[in-house]
Amino acid sequence: MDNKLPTLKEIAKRLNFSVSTVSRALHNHPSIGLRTKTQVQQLAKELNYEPNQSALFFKQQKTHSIGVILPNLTEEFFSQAINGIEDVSNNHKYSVLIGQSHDDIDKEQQIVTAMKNHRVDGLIISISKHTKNYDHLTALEKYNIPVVFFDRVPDLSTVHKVSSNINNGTKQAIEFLIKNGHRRIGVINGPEEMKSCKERTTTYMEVLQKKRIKIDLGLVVTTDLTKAGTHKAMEELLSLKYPPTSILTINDYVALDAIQYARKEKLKINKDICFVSYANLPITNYLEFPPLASVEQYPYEQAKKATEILFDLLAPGNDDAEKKPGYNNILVEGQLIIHKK
Amino acid sequence: MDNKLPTLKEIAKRLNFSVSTVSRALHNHPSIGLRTKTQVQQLAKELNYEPNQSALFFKQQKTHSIGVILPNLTEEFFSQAINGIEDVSNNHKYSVLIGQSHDDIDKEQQIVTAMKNHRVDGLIISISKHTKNYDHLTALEKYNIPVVFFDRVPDLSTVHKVSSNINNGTKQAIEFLIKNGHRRIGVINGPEEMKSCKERTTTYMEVLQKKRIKIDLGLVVTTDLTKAGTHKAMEELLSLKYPPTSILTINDYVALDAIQYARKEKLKINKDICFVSYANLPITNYLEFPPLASVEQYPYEQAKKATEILFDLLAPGNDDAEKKPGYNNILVEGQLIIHKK
DNA sequence: AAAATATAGACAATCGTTTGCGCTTTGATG
DNA sequence: CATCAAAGCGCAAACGATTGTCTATATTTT
Repeated sequence: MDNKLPTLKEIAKRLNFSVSTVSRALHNHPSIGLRTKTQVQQLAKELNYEPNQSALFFKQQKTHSIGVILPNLTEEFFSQAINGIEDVSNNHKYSVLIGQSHDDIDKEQQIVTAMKNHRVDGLIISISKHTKNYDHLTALEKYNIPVVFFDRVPDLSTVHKVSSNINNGTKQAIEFLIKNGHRRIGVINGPEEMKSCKERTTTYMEVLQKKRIKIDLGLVVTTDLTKAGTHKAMEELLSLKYPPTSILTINDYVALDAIQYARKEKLKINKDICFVSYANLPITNYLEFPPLASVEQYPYEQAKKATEILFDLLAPGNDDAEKKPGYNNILVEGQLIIHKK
Repeated sequence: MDNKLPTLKEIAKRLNFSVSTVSRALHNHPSIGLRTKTQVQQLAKELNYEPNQSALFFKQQKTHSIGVILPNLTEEFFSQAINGIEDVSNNHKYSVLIGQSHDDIDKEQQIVTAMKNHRVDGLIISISKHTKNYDHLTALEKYNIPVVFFDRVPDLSTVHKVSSNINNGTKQAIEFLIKNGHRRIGVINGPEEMKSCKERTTTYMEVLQKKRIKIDLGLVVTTDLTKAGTHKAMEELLSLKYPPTSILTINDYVALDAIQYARKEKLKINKDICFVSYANLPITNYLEFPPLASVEQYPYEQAKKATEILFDLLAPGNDDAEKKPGYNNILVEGQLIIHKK
């Protein structure tokens, strides 16, 4: 019943060899005789021997696992990102340790500690929407645990990061709206702490300026990403003297809440008011009134790229020679997807 | 730069104590003098000492991590389940290793092997929709790696499993439809291999029989859970001489595809035809035409319960004494949620 | 036949931590 | 003053695998 997993020692004892001979035999070391080798290898196969990874990890000081910290797995963006991370990791025979911060700084901190203690070989993280201080993360590099940020990345130049090109996506979105005749374009942005939100506002203003459209900062409001926050933002926008005819929202979830609010206010979607957002979630296909267009941010590709960078950093010859070429800062281009009505 | 993580040996060398003394001092062992203890503990704090888990795991023959294998993280049901697993695991100071089978048997097999080699202490799994053979899983128990199935569970009595009570949920759903005047009730079921699907059909027939409604097996069709499969199933149902006035679908995703098809056929949802399904996904709140009702299956609670069982099995004194009380077979009761229109 | 070389395998250290056992020192007791 | 117990700490083994070094035997060379 209680089959212990076989060890080298076990095999050695049975064949009356030393442990080292058995180890070398299994690795086809040249200094082991052919007869010994076949003998050992056969018994190993019989017993279904598999090296104890725990022991290997311990000896090699590598766990062959990477940590992934995300705000929330239930957001489709992130669960798709996991796919990219898993695919790359599995190719490298690495396992993936997942933790959710639920946008809580303390929880995030706690997970980082747990992963450090677990001695993950590297870390991929999309930071919580409130994280402003990155000491708990940059500290990991001191311990030779490389960190790659993705999607929600810090505004630091001394880290490796992969994120989507908000400027580009925003530009496409705003120009699309202008081309469709909109002049009063609202923005429901996320918390100001998030780097992407600043960029969104900046690009918004740049595009309007270039197109010689008057900028009204009252048209730019923020939400904390909750339903209540978004409804409040909508209330602000709709109570303006000249309310917007179209609204750019930070992501599809916010768009859905905003659309819900607008419909409650008896506005006709895509007629009285249009929505454009980011993410391009599959669920929008099932909606009667989806956003007019979404900026696809390619979570799978973003995450895949981030993981590839991590494995580059993990590759032999990294110790600090790697740092000379500088830090990776990859921007994944977004793509405005126009939903066929 | 290259701060090695401090070890007991490091601390011992600095204070000129033996490693064992340092170890005991940090564990507040009674046979260590007060002065030594404080000295050691202070330096440990200074150096930010954390025991090397890798070494501990190795010594204790425990990795303090559990494996979780799911068909697909992007399904909200499963990503919510992860929350339950994570919460319980974190309370036990365990890490969670996640793998997705993407409903591929080979991939599932492969992940199981990887997790075995990683020496996870236990495994939680929701099997792929095609898995019929459980040898790769039951084999784990021989190596003292307990396995708990959840949601998609095998039809075996010699395993630990947690699943939702399909009978109960189905009964509520069908009775709800009958109470609302429906007599021709269609069913779009999943692949026949899935245990839950058989149960659904059985209960469907039982309820109809009890209510003295004629059973027409033409009203029960199956989908492979893809959009195309569901559309084909709908085509079958709608082309019947007497098509159903309401349809029970295996889950919300299928319901959405079915509703989409019905609308394309110009049917009025909740008027010409009603839908009731399982899962109760949050996204249905945003739909213009959601299913009339859904059986909530409480993924968080299911997963939480499964994880608790796993930790029970992991608790000291398990070796095989645990097996005497028999195998856990928990049914989580569903609850029909009627969507306010 | 003696010496040099090649071959096959054993020994032991190592990774970091825990823990049973044993050793030394101190202070108390008879 | 001798004896003993307790207090305080070190030694060493163990977990499983790898690997540099060493030894013993076998084979070849001169």
